[in-house]
Amino acid sequence: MSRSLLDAVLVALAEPTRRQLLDLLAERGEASASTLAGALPVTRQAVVKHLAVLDDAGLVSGRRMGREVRYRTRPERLAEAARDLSELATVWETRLATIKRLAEEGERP
Amino acid sequence: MSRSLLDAVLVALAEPTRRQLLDLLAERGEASASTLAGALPVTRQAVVKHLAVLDDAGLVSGRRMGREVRYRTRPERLAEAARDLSELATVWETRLATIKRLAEEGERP
DNA sequence: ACTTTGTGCAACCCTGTAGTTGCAGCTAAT
DNA sequence: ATTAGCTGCAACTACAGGGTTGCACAAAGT
Repeated sequence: MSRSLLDAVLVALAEPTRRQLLDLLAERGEASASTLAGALPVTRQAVVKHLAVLDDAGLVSGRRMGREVRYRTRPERLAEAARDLSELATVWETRLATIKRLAEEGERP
Repeated sequence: MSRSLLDAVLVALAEPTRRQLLDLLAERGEASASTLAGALPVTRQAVVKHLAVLDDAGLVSGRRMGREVRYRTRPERLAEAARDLSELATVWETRLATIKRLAEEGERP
């Protein structure tokens, strides 16, 4: 259960601009920071910082191609995060079910 | 595709204290803001604010019981968010698969 | 009636971080 | 060789939001 990594993913996804970046990357397949900045209302530097955060979360990876760095999405991590959340939801559900059961038992002793 | 709601969920989950609150609620079933504050290193007011954020995201609901407000988790929303992320991951995956296919076709024309 | 305990509202502080600008260093084209 | 385009680093600004304190109000206990 790599919890701190899920945390990083959640933090990364909490930012609108970062989600936009992910959208752009997903639809373009690959892109450099400069290119991405051209499609957003922010500077290249801001994009670079966001890409760093996304990279920390494992949601994106970049490889150098000559003088530019091409970034792309990493679906596995996102899928992993989704699974973790789903699992958490299940835990909550069983919890609530237990509570409810106990409450009903308590009503007619 | 209620995207803005997913956004709210992500923002809500991005906070460590809020995740702790969710943990506490999940394990206790129900709790008031004051009680929860007792188990955390923050004031009741901070807890109240966090609960408001969680409520906006639909992850938590509170009902008044006399003079106190009891909060509990809402697993359905979390499950929904998990499904949305999973779906997104799938989109990315097929995208990358397409890119890769095109690249391989391009290599041997 | 008085006290206790829980909530709600408002103003305030302060840190984190999204965003900027500026410059230096590579890589590639001319 | 020089220019153009992309990256990386650093210092700086500004604002959102996590947290606090203080007070007023409502519901229960004594």
